[in-house]
Amino acid sequence: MPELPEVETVMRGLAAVLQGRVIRRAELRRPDLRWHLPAGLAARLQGRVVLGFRRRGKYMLMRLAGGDSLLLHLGMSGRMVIGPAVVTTPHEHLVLETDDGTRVGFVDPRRFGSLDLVATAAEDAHPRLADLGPEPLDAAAFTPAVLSAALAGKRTPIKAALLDQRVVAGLGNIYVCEALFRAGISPRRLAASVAGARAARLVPAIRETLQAAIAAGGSSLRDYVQPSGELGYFQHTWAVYGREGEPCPDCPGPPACRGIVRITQAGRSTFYCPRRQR
DNA sequence: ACTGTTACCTGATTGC
DNA sequence: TGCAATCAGGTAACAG
Repeated sequence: MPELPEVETVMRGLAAVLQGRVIRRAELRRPDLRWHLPAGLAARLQGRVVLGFRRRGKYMLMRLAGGDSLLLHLGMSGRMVIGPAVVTTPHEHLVLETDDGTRVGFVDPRRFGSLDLVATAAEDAHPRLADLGPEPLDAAAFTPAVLSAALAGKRTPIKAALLDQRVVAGLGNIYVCEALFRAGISPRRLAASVAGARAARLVPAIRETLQAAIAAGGSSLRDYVQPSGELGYFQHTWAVYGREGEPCPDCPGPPACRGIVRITQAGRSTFYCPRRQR
């Protein structure tokens, strides 16, 4: 689930229930997530007021009174669950309870997710954030010139380059496929050759792909919270991702176009239309 | 310094 | 039906 649009949606859902609340109780059930957690993390959360939230790439930052931020990454399988846990799972690693009785759980079976505490004033210096590329939704920071510069000299396929969080922050396997489709660029194309007019197409394609997904995520708390209490899950249909063998939505069909193809790049599945994407 | 591969985990799905 | 193999939205430690 969690690429930039999902993280953004989860974060908005968290903000809606946590902002301005006091964390009455925090319980860390296991410390061995992707990175070992700082000692006393739960105790340091207790009694704090939640001031607000920020997202950087696929990372969420929960800002707390007292000058600290809780850094949160959902990994591959991380979810945030609101409300009394109807079914408790052994994979609920962190539980927060607020002064108004709200209960928020961080559930992550695969434990590729992670948590950390960082001084709010030094958030961007955190090792996980320091090397991130520009925010793709920030039109001033993420421009064709910036993207071309980051891709210059790269000998990898553009698909792999866009998964590199140092090039641009927040894209994952699904949205890279979708954005390349929207831009009409082949995932196999050499990254360094994406410059000029192609970079000028790719930047807005990435932005529009992400914005459309965020819009599909909902605009109210009602949309954010599923009946299960899970935040940020939403039905979204992809143009190419997961559609091997299906017709390309932008092509006339056979014999001109034989539809969506799946290939493996850097060990991950890539979906694209070889006719439309060059 | 770059680039590709592998490992880290568990659960859902696929194939025999 | 049962069970093993395969695959999954991410990241980073490695090897070359």
